[in-house]
Amino acid sequence: MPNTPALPSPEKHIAESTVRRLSLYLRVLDQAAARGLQTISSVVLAEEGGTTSAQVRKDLSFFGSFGKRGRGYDVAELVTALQDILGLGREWKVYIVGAGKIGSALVSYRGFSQRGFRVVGIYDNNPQMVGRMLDGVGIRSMAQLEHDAARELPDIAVLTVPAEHAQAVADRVVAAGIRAIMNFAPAPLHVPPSVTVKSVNMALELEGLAYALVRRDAGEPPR
Amino acid sequence: MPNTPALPSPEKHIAESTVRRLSLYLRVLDQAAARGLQTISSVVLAEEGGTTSAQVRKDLSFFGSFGKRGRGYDVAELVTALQDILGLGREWKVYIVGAGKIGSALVSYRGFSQRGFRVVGIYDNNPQMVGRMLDGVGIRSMAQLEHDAARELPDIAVLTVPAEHAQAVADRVVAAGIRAIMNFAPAPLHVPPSVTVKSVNMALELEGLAYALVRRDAGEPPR
DNA sequence: ACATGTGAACTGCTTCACAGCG
DNA sequence: CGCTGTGAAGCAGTTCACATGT
Repeated sequence: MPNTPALPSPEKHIAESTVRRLSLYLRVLDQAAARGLQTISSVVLAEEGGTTSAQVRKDLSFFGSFGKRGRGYDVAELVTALQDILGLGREWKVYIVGAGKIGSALVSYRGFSQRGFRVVGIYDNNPQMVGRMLDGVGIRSMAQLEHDAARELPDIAVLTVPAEHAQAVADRVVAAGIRAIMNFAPAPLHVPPSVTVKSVNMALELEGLAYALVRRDAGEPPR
Repeated sequence: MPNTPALPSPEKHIAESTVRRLSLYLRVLDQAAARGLQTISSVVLAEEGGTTSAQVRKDLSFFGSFGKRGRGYDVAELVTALQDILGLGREWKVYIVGAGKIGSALVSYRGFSQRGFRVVGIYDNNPQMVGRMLDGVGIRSMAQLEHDAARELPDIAVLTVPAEHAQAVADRVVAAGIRAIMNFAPAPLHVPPSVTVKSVNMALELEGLAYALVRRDAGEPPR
């Protein structure tokens, strides 16, 4: 076997919060690299990432020993390690389902393409939309989704459909064999355990802010 | 004292996860009300909201006793209570800063207006954009932001600017007196403790999905 | 009989603090 | 001597289980 860098694989389960922070560290490291930094300590990584140095070290330690005592972490090395851990070494094929405002905006979101997420299909059930191009990808009819997926199964479906259709669409993409869903519809999705769902509910986040403001106006400590 | 429904105010600190679930329950209750349900039990509320009945009861118990033993919760009553708790009884004035694809999409996002979040200003530093209308609101120059905010301070600033400008823009809206920021830029924001920030990082969520897929392909239990 | 409300137990994430190594 | 890596301690959020009320 060649020098395939053994992908670090902990036996223990890793908390979702840990994975989120790993992504965050990767972003901080990108900036650090852009500034020409060779090496970075857990203290600096923590400050820029909005956490603590112990947390950084603990997070990384789940996957191996990447640092050098007395020196810190080599920026380039850690970037590679994190990309491996997060599965960003490859390209992920993505369907966008729902070509409304949010769906259309996401197609050309650079944060996706930069990390290897490639939009290979956009679907909408509005005949007015079908046929149009978005960022080089043609909008296809929802009716074609299963057929297309059977030919070349995407890894992830991004759902940007109205809340009332979200479950039905989720059922369809699951039936088509897709095993990961990113849900932008403000509705909880029920899927089999073999499918992973992440929901981004923007209204919910705003309501969290409203709550924070109300509590603060009621004289609560910012904590 | 009249029947002013005393806004429930726990002394204890409430976890962010709890607040998120309260928002979620509100959504489930809306659906339940639409279906004509008078009353709902913690079991049903949990199923539809993707959690457990004990969790539902615990979450609500922080703010008071809203249920009737043997019957469950009155849907209409609980909706009102949750709206009060979350601060959704009033209108919240929102600035959208950054009129790119995502910012434009958010302006007309119904999930916002439905809960009383009103966009009162849209700002962009691209002269091409300034003057255009988005959903009835004119795009203004970034240069006017401080001036406008001094006249009528918005409650929340939604940041949809490129990552590299996010911190500078955050500094400006904070200096202008805004105390809550919803950050869509893929960059961690540093603000004084008197300001509340929520970040929605879409690339980060996708990376979480990628990680889940990689782990699964490596033969991990779905958990 | 049914479903809430809640102390107590439990689980697991975070923080601490320091031994170990460059 | 500085900074990592990590057991141990601490703490917060979740789950359990049952007393209580209708």
